Amino acid sequence: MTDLSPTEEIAARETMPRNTKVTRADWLRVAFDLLQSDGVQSVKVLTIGDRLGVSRSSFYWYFQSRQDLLDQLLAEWERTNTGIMIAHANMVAPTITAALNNFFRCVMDPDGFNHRLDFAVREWARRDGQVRRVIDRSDAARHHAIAGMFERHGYPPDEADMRARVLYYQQLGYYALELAETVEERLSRVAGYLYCFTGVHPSDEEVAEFQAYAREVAARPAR
Amino acid sequence: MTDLSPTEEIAARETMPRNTKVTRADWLRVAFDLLQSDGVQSVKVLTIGDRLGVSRSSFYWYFQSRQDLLDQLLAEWERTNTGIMIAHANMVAPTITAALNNFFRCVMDPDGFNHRLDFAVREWARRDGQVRRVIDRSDAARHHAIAGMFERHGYPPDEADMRARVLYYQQLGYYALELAETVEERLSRVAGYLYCFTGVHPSDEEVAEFQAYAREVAARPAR
DNA sequence: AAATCTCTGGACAAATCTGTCTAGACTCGG
DNA sequence: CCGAGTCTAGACAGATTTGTCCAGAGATTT
Repeated sequence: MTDLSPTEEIAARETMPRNTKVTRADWLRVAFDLLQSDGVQSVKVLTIGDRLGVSRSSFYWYFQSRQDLLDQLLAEWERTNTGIMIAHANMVAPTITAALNNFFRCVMDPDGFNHRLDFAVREWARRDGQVRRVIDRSDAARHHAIAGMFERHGYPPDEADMRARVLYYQQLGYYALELAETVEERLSRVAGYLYCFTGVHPSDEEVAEFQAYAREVAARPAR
Repeated sequence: MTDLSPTEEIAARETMPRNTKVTRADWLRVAFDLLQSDGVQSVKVLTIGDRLGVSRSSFYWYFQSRQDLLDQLLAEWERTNTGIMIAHANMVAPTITAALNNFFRCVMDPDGFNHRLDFAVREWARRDGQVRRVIDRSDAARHHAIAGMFERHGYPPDEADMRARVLYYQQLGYYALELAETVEERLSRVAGYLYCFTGVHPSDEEVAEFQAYAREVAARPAR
């Protein structure tokens, strides 16, 4: 059994024996849900099996052990969460404020950066040295990508490094609080944030464009 | 059995029966250590008892149940961590940069704000609505105190509110990463941070004074 | 000296979780 | 239609954890 992309997974589901009740991907999906909502200590074989309506024995057909499952969750976290953030930091933009808007898009979009998952993995790392190493690598890669964004827009390396820190730490801190803010409350502060993070005032068009994007994302049905 | 201050605790220890192996305060202290280092799910009666070299039965003499213990850990967290941060935000200072230095003192001092404990409680709150309410109350109180600090130094209410957000979120985000930075690395960015958070350049004396304080704190033996 | 109070140890029950084993149901290829 | 391969259910063993109960040790009070 190998990893499958979503497309391959659907193809596999169509051709697999019909007495199959759940797929390996089902186990992974529910495990991800549990990791996000309740933390790694709640990712339990019995709990996932109950949610899927299947016995625990089925799990051991698809996975060697619980640790095997956890290893794959971690790899998938790094691929998606870190990958998405770096991709957004690397996007080409005419101004630094526009570049920051691109970055903010990935943290506002529920299909982009998943902050609850990120904190679940950070909590996991506090009790597992292997996970700690993976997350340190990701944090360094994210910071490097954001600093590069500032450098491409003319900031000297030292200042780019520090502005990347303030931006990245502040975003994580915001999500650490898990505030129950409305979208409009957040959007009312966009122009102020952009100025604070870049030292440059954004154009009205840039602010309006980002707000329109954020409202569109917020109106989308939750995944 | 009632709560005791450290001083009262010592007095109680001197007068208690000599067949007492551990005190209620011992159970609480080890429980706090476990909460910080491994999270609330690892605060287990058996684990604490083993560390104290005493059987679990002793626990049920001092506490009604495990939940009883957890309730007290939460109350103590709010009293110390939130109390210390608000007290530092409220300190009188000649300039806003000096006021910020006071604030930074409490997050640099290992006897001040305990960030690992703070994140352990945040993780706990993700799975417990009661804890969520307590932490929301603390976050609001901390933000209010920091915004008041900016207002007292002449910032208009809107700007004070936002600068308080950036400062508080950024601090939490910094600790969310659990970076392995040296004290000197952090101190090299003090002047830049102060300017970014206040929009005002700190005086060399203020920066030097804070750095001296931070070096002194870092050299102190860990608690 | 006896009674009482404070505190601890060990046994027990019950719940929860991981991992193994085996029987068997279901599908597909020949 | 039959055998091989795929997948699942249920039983079992073993570990871990919470909470209860009771006996009893040690100190204090009467």
